[in-house]
Formats: sequence, structure tokens, C-alpha cells
Amino acid sequence: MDPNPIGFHQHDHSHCVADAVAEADRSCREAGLQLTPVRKRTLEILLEEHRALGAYDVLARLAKDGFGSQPPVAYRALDFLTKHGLAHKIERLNAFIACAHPGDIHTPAFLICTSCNAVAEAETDPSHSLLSQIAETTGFHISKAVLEAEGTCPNCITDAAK
Amino acid sequence: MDPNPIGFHQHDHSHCVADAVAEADRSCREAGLQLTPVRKRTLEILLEEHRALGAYDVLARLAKDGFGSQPPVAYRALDFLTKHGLAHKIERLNAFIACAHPGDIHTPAFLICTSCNAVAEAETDPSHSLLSQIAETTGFHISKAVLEAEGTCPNCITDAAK
DNA sequence: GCCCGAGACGTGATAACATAACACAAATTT
DNA sequence: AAATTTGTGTTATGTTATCACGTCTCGGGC
Ligand SMILES: [Zn+2]
Ligand SMILES: [Zn+2]
Ligand SMILES: [Zn+2]
Ligand SMILES: [Zn+2]
Repeated sequence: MDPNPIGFHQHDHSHCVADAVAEADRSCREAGLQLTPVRKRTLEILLEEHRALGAYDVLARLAKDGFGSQPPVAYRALDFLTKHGLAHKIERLNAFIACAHPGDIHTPAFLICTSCNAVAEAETDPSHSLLSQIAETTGFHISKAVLEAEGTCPNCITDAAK
Repeated sequence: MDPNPIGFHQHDHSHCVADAVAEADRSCREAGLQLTPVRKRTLEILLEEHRALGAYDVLARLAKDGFGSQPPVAYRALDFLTKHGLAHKIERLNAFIACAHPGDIHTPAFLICTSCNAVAEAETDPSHSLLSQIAETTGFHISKAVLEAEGTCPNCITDAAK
């Protein structure tokens, strides 16, 4: 199992958490949002994995770090992060993942490997999307789209073949 | 609120439940599957609505009809129906809906109206889909796709405008 | 006819996910 | 200073989903 799959490629993970947190810090300050200690720590927890974490997993880690130990603590922090585009909820897994492209306006699509549990976030062009086309022909107005695919990532396909 | 929105159009609902059940009956017999009383009743319950029902809603109705009253009763019937393409789970809602195009091999996409709770199932061309393209470029093998859009249906847009 | 295994259904119990309601503290507004 | 807003913590509860086990039924093999 690949410990560092982002887009299913190996990468240097050592700086990527710190960089993302610094960037989140900056963008929150710019937008007048409070990236408080719990929220920042929650983002770090998500960034430490390139897979989706359940709210209770996050909660356990927060509690271990001295924050509250009750579900609302985690859910509120996760709500903040998802609301402001710093994290996403993977509906299929009832779990959360740090956004791989924060700052950009994007309709994320996720590729979930059922073998190694890695989750990759792909950029999509909203205007070309299937759902947009359907919406256009039916007159439906989309406010939020969920695009998630489950399957096997390239790494796991290779592993299975050997 | 539109009581009969399928694809957000009015339609004659009187025969549509019975027809769908008869078709399911036929296709199960053909495939050697057992469309047992609980399973058939569960399908009817889903067909009676053009919106998604939670497993516990289904369970309550099953219990009222003399079937078991414990969660596995509903979940097993729903698992059977979803596994064999007679129903789908709407991940965003943690709820289930009868398939609008049973028999066809399809990658369903759903349009969920947050105003009237109607859910429309759209046919999609899997090969043209966004996710397929992403998968192709990344080497990811998709086994199941979730395509769900939340927003406002044409009927509710019109209603809001008046 | 009888045994056996697979599949379906029922039960009680429990796990996993999520929110409601309230108290308190700090920062901001009036 | 008082009121308001925002954030964090708590207890309690609600909602969704699965586990483990016993029973029944319907085949096929003997
Ligand atoms: Zn990384
Ligand atoms: Zn994998
Ligand atoms: Zn109908
Ligand atoms: Zn509507």
C-alpha cells in the first residue's frame, strides 16, 4: 500500500502539510476567516493522510491533542473547512479529505481506491461536465455536485498483476 | 410541490408502479433471482415515491405490512435491489430510490431538488463521462461511479419566480 | 424418504455517523 | 457598560448501518 499517493503518484510529503497549512492561513486571513487552533489542527490531521478520514477518527486525534472530545468539536471544524473549500466530504465514505487544490474554484471529482484506500482529487471543467449538460437540457439548476468513482488505482493494478 | 415528478415532468403514476414490478418480476425470473415478498414489497414502496426514502422509512412500511421490524430486514432487501439494478442508493441523502431505467446497463446520474425533494435519474453515456476521461488519463480502473447533483428543479424554479 | 448446504428471513444487540441544546468565554458592536 | 456575535466545550439524543445467531425452506445427492 502506497503511503503517499497523491493523484496516485509518489511525492515528497514532508513539506506538503506545512505548505498547505501556511497557504490556508494566508487565504483565511485574506478572507477575514478565523483559522483557529482546532480548525488548523483539523486541517493538519487531514493533510497528514492522502485518504479520507471519518469524523470520529479526526475527533480522536483532536482529543489526544487536548481539544474537546465530543463529536461536535470535530464536526464543527470539518464544517468550517468544507464550507470554505479547504476540505471535502466524500459522500460514499462518510469521510473527509483535505482539498488538493485549495483556492481554485472547482468542482472536485474523486477517485477512491478500494484496495489501498487512497483518494485522489481531480480537477474538472465544470462546463464540460456530464451533470452540467444534463442540467442544461432539463432546466435544473445545480448548486452542488458530487462526483465520486470507486475502483482500483494504477499502483494497486500493477501490484495485483505481479 | 409536485407529487409526481419523474424527470420533473408530470405523468400518469397509476400504472407505473404495477408495470415496474411486473417487469422486475420477469427480469428476476429470467436471471434466476428470487424476488421474494419482502423484496417485491420494498420495490413497490420505493416506486410509490419519486423521491429517495431512508432505510428506516422503508422499514417502517414493511413492518406495517407484517414483515420484520428490525433494520437488517430493510437493508437486506435494499441491498438485493441495488445489487441487481432495481434500485439505487443516493449517497448524498443516505437514501434509496427505485431505478427509473431497470434492465439497461447504465451509469446513473441523479438530480436532487432541495426544494421539493424530487430525485430524477438521468441516463448517461459512460464513455463520454468526465470520470471516464479522468480515469483514462490516470490509469485508474472504475468499478462504480457516483454522480449526484443537488439544486433546484425546473418546477421549483418556476414556482419561486412567481 | 432423508441428509445436507445454500439462501432467505427474523431477532436482539451494537457500531458508526451526525445533530440538538445549552453554558461559557472572548471579541466586536452599540 | 450592555448587547451581539462567534467560537468552544459539554451532555444527551437522533439517525444510519452492521454483526451474530437461530430458524425455516428449498433444492440436490444419496
Ligand atoms: Zn502529500
Ligand atoms: Zn490503490
Ligand atoms: Zn411514476
Ligand atoms: Zn423541486
